Amino acid sequence: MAVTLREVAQLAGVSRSAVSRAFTEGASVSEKTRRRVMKAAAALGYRPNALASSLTTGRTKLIGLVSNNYQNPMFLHVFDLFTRGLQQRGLRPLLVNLTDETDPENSVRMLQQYSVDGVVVASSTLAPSFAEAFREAGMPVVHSFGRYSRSAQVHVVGIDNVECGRMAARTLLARGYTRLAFLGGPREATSTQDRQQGFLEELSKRADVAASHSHAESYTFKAGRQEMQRLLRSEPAQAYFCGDDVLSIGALSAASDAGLHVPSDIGLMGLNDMEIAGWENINLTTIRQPISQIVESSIELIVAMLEAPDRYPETRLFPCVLVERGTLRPPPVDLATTRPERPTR
Amino acid sequence: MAVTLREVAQLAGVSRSAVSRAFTEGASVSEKTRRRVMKAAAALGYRPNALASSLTTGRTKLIGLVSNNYQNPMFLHVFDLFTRGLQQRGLRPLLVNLTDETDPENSVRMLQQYSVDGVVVASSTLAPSFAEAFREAGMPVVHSFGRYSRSAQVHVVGIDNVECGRMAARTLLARGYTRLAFLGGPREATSTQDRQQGFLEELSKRADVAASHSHAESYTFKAGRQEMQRLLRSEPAQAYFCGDDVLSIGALSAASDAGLHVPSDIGLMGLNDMEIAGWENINLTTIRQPISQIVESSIELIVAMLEAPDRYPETRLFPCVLVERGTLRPPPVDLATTRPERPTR
DNA sequence: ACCTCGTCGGAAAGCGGTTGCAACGCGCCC
DNA sequence: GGGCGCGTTGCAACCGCTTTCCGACGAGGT
Repeated sequence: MAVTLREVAQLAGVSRSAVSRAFTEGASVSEKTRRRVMKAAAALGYRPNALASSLTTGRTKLIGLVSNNYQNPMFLHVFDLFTRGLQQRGLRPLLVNLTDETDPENSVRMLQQYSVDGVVVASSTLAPSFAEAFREAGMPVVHSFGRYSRSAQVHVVGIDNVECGRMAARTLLARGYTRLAFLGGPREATSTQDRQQGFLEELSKRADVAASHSHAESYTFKAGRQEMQRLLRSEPAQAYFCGDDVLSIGALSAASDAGLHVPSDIGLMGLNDMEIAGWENINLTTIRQPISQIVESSIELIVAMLEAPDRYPETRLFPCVLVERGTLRPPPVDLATTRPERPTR
Repeated sequence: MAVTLREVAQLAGVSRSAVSRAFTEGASVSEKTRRRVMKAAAALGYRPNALASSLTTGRTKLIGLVSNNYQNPMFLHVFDLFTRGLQQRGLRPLLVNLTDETDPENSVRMLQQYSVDGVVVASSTLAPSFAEAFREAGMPVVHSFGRYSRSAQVHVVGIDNVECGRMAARTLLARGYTRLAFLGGPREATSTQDRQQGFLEELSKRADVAASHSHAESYTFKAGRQEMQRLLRSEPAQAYFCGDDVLSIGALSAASDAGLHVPSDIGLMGLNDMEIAGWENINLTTIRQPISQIVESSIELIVAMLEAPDRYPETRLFPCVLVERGTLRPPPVDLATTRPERPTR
């Protein structure tokens, strides 16, 4: 079938070891034989078999990329960045789709069988224990978009979802809303739990503000729309902080269909700032999650672990920023706090 | 590091071959030793090394999944379906991101090094020669969403883009539009070329219809929006068939921003029927591409090739259907052709 | 001319499996 | 009781490559 080392060696008139060395960076070969070997290899179309070599080197350069977020358009971007980033470093992503699986057992076994060098868990909904299962199986792992935990057993790269919840609360309060609500994703999603916690916690400081919350069934347009439709049947809040952008857009469509004008009748804000949120016919006010940084940093960590697998687990949280667009009303002009320009003396 | 065959053999008190056989379906082992082996394996946490075994069996169960469409949300769905479908059959997708690469050389080499059992090229823009490069390198390959060609060297699964162009033309003509245009994706994309061809070909049959075309720089919202903005500066057509949904939505936003009402002032239709097209606040009239069928069929073919690599290349095109939503005006009520109900005699 | 040292290349063992082949034990039949 | 056949098992070679170990060889120094 494929051309092997031995055939190249034969043609070049050297031993198999010589050929192997010719292909390994920094091995002890004279320039002369290396050229001979390369010429023979080229003539034969030889490609070193990465799998066979992994048998002795113990490195496959395979990285398991496991995710359960195949609904959220943002994750296409995440996959794009991950695959490119890994490729650039000579690593190969072995994709694992976790949809409908909550037990890590199967993925762990499979990735073990393929001796992946490391695992990236890219999910905002899975519990920390999921990523830890890989670590317990002895694989380097980083959990991207994962939940921060004081006693983290694995690397976590992402954002501070609790703080994002607070930020959303502050933003809405600054707009003068007093009846607020959180429209979350699925209850089991760690990201929704944390965002809700921060949001409600911040609002609880204000006695004059009414806060409530409810949950959509999944992080999807349809679920967001349905939940908002349900909410609109009784008395809705003045503004909603939604579990993520997709949910917000679903809610937005429900509000429009109900004849409500956004933002004058009802306010909405999301989280992620996925590309669609910026589309002019959506124009969603949201909190931007620094995806590129998260991915880049995750890759950096996994690469570092290839060298030092026992590296102490680290948590890297990146700051999020508010992206103001058109789904929240402007801050009220509060005369009491509006100061005249300070005279130039 | 990991537990090996030999350790299991030792514990179970049998030879290595026995262990190997215990793990291979249909091998000649007595039930008794198989149980002994399994017990020992379980105790040790043994996992057969898939890569090592591939060395002798010649099968890795790795399938290269190569794509360059990491911008189009539809492809997240495609990846979802592919990864799940492959997983279900015990195959593992090795993801290759082709962004910014048009030369198959690198991917071919890489996938060869990892001895993938087959390759799925999932792209609506790459030329047939791309997929053929894998075949020439001796790998089973199927081109999903690829271009049909009479002399196809590889399996192609997708839709008849030329026919879709015609269908779009017929649809718009039936709506009574007489000044029509194609707003395509990048010129190099085979899907855009074919859709344009069918569209213009069908329109050319009608002397009373004016047809034109132009191209966006990429299959993205932004590019669609920009191109439409440019078109609106001079005299635009009455309706546009866009290269795909994302482009249409970009165009839609440009039209709205320009104060045009869709569909009364301008008509738009897309192609794909990606999920977003159905979102109520987008509500795009479009042509549905049967993604699940395409993916399912692609997997079926690649699986078949694992058994019979020299299978004769086959082209499977699936029919598309019009999905009527809100971006085209209704057909005119043409009195001349409206027939009275046929009396029941 | 001889010795030393460094460089280079070959032989061989091994990485974790699979598999053809031969041997073995057992039950059965004649 | 001997022969036969079959199911089971172990041995050993091999898959394609890496790496250790060692010997050969050439250059440089004295």
